[in-house]
Amino acid sequence: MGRFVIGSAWPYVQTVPHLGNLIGSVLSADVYARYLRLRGHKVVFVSGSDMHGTPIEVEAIQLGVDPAEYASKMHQMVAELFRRWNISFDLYTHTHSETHIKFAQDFFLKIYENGYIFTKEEEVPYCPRDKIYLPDRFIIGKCPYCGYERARGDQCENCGRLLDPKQLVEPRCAICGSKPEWRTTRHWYLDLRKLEDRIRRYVEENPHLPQNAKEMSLGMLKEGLRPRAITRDNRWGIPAPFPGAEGKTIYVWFEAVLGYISAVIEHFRRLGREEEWAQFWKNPEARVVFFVGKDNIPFHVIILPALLLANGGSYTMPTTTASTEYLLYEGDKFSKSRRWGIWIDEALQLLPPDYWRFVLVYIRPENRDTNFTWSVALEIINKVMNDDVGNYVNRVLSFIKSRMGGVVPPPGRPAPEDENFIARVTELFKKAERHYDAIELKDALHALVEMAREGNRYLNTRAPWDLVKTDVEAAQAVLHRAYWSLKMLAVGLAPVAPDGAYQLWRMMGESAELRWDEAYKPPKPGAALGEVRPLFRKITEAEVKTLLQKLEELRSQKAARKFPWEQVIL
RNA sequence: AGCGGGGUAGGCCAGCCUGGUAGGCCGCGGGGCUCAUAACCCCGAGGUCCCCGGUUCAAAUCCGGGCCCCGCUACCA
Repeated sequence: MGRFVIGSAWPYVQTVPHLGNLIGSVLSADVYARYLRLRGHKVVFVSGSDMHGTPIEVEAIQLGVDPAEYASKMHQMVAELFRRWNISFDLYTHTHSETHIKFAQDFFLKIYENGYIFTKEEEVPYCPRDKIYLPDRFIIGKCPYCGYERARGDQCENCGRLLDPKQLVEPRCAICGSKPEWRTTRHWYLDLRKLEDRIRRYVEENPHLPQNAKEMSLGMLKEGLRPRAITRDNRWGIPAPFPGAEGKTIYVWFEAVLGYISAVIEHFRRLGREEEWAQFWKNPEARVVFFVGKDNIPFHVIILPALLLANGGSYTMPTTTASTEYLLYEGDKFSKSRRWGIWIDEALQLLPPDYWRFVLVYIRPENRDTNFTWSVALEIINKVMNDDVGNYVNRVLSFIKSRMGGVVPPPGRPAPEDENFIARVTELFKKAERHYDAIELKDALHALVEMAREGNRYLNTRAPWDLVKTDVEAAQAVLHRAYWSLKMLAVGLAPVAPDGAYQLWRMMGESAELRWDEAYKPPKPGAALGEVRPLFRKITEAEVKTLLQKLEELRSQKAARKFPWEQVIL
């Protein structure tokens, strides 16, 4: 039995996450966490809302509310949505919690004392009207290369060139449009150069990192790590604890990643066993696994390990960061401004969570960007989840109901084909297990689907509906083994589609707790089945059309509401 | 521009690391079965494995060059 910290990237709660955010971080982490628990490991699965930073501060100001109020209302919405998605967090907290703020401040002070921080003065743009220092993206102006009027301070969206905000012709504040001035300010930097060798070793010697995380990180290391500013001149954030840094905050990225530790502390504190957090975060035997989209790789593979080392290296070094590529929606990137995509509140208005979870894991972007399209989604729901899996379950159970007295049949008198079937299906189950272990969730699910296909072939070949007329014991042998395959299916699917899997477990009349090991145990003859009904159903194209219309209506209602948290559909 | 990923049948994707008759699913054509949610099973048609060159007895797979697509580039998070 092992100890695992599972962390999923902390959603920035300026908006509700979309399906792409979900499969990259929270949903993948949930599937893995559920798998580990089924295996009997001790798991603490944490995440939380990332609340601080300029975008939320600015939007709150524009709406005339306190950033704290804005963030906390959004946090509550997002937390509720994750609950409805059956995300099995042990704790979903946020970065404005007392525990986190205190922890982050102490942590950075220690790094400061250890000599990994230096200060530097620089000139940054400041909007005198909004009284705010402007991050590069909050300055717009004319692109010096192509003349595009609305180029941002970091990059021109028209010609794609990288820019420095000082290059912009006629720069203006993206919020109010007034002319920014340049102010000199002092910032506190993390000296990554001092940590570079150790980080390189950490990345190179890590056998678990996915290829994209490893390549990307090594690429950055090859160029050389540059010091990064930890502090910011905004108000909405955690006050920087460094001497002389009064009035400054810690850049959100640097504190949010520490949430993986502070949330575990908070979790055990709530249980009244606070000291137990050290068994996870101060234990070289423990494993720490993060789930992030590819945009998040540097912060989890380089920055957080660097912080842990700079702090003194007494913390558990993260085992791996399971990073995904991107999910596209109908061929294009999800985009809030273009309203392109599906957001996780909307999704739940359209289909039950199991359906989404199954589809998203089935196409999880593990090797490359993958495209969510409604036609693919319908195919997976209707042909794979419903026909191959759901219908197989139904075939077996309703046959036992109608021809075998509704109780689990005895092993009977098996023919070689029956033993072969169990061997094949067990091999597939083990394959799924190996893939889960390697966090290849998509492959695990595909192996499980293959089990159902194997089962369908088996029934067609053995035709127990004929056997039952001439040789009851032979028919029992078949159904006994088909039933066994359902045990494996239920257990294997539980991480992906928990509602369906637990419903299946009840229909099967299983009294034991649903655990991974149960799959390897032969069925107990004589147990009575529960009520048998279809696990899943098909979604017609007409239904999807209706649903999408409904979605449009919901969106126009949302658009009419003033505050973002009022726009979330619950 | 630099870095990373990708280009395989009408669609989606596996195989590439560890060269050796090109695989899966959907769709399409034909057949079978009737336990099941008009589901399931079998057979078949369909491919210049982006292009050019090289290594090799043999290349989708290795090497070089080119074209195209996507992402990242660290002060949005």
